[in-house]
Amino acid sequence: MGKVKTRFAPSPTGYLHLGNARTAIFSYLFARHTGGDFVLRIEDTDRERSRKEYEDMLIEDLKWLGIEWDEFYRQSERFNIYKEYVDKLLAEGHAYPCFCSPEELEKEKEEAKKKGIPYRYSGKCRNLYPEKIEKLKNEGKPFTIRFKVPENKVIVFEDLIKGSIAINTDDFGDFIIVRSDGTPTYNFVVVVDDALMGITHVVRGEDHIPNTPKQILIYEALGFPVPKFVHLPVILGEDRSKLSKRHGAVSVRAYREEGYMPEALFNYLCLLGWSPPEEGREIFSKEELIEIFDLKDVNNSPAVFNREKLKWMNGVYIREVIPLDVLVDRAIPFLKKAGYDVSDRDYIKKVLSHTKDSFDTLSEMVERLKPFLVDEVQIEEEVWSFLEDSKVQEVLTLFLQKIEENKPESPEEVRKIAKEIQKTLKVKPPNVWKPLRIALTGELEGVGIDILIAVLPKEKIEKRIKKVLEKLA
RNA sequence: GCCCCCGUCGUCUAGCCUGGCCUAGGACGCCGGCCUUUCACGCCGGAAACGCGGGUUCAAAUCCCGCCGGGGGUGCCA
Repeated sequence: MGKVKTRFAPSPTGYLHLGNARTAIFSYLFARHTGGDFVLRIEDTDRERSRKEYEDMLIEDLKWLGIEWDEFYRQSERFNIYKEYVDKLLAEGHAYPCFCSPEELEKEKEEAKKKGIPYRYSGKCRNLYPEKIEKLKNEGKPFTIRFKVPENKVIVFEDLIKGSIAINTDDFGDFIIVRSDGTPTYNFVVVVDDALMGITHVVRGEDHIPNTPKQILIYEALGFPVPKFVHLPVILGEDRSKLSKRHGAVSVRAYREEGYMPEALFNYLCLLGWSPPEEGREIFSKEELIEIFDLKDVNNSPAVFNREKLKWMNGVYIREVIPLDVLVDRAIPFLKKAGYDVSDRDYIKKVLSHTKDSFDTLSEMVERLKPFLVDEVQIEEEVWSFLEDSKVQEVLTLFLQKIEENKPESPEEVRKIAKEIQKTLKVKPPNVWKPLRIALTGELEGVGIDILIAVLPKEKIEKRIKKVLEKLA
């Protein structure tokens, strides 16, 4: 096998979808694993639906995921190239102009449906006399260009994942390669580009299987070598239908904004339809994945996307994989957006070093870190009632004294103080921790109070406790 | 309707090619316990699957056939 070259060819009509992202990842991994090249090609031949903003976001999201390409193309800049090949097909009798209007075609389709027979273009314009074609063109009648598909021919190709696939040309019939506005369509440009760019392996979703025989016909008509095809099983939603907006957040962007680590998303997506040769491990860096990824380990059945597992994996990355400083850099924008003062980076870092075990996403982090960042805490009625215990005042007062004498700087020191209070006042641990928790956070659950007290500035601790004491008095 | 693809715990999967090592392994989630100042984290344990029916064979999750189920395609979208 010569040098491998794969591509990812999204159309800029929306955000980068998880399914497409996984296709991009597999395509990228396969190229890198074999030491080959990877191409990014924007498929924007449909001028109606393509938008530059989406292209920009697609690129941004791919970069965020850690995917890098060696070559970049935009199909809208290659129309003259496609024209050359359309002319070639026309000249050699592999294609012909079709003057049927969308309305006429619609009628044909409806009739076929009524009769219960599979629809195929009738071939009405297939054998028009050259004079007739000239006449219609001169009249300014709009036309498309269709590829002439041989009748009743079985196209067989070897898919690297699915195995041998055979489809009869009678199942589709003559298809359009140039729209009436003069722009070429997907099935045509994809062949010209893949051939010209030297793509050796066409890696894409299995929803493209029905397109493959059409494309093979074009490769042959144009005299191009046919590449290898790799059709990946699709990603499904919880209800086992193709993953779509109906299933909630399905764009890479959405997970990015939720506070997911790109490394975790990349890793998780790999496990959807692929499994590592070595059993028992699931956390892999991109470099390791490049090393071990092989198409032979790709599963051939569709996989259901599972948010819970992604979330778990993101937690693993946050608490075990991502270096603290990187985590801090990524956390700050989230905290800032929530309105917190993030000017003291060292403080944020200190907080995260103690708390990163307790959240799975950066959104959850914002909630979790609240007591470390707010100025004052609100204590709700139901929570306040827990403070109405005879010993609470004594506990808080004694604690305040100890803090004033010597502010503990580590959770261990805090626990030591708590033990002393337990001993002095003869109370059980919860009777010390619970009042402190409520006074300092206003909540009944959350991060370890020993951590909060060790990290929070002395003034804030005193302020919060005094406030409770005053109200209690 | 027609064409194509797929079918192991709820979910992702290992095993299937080269039948026996499978009383079917791992992970998420779930349940129980431990740790413990709470929620988490961590640790320990548990429930949980070969879609169905025929064959082939001494032996089938693994091979063959049929059925059923799911998905995709059927565009002047990609």
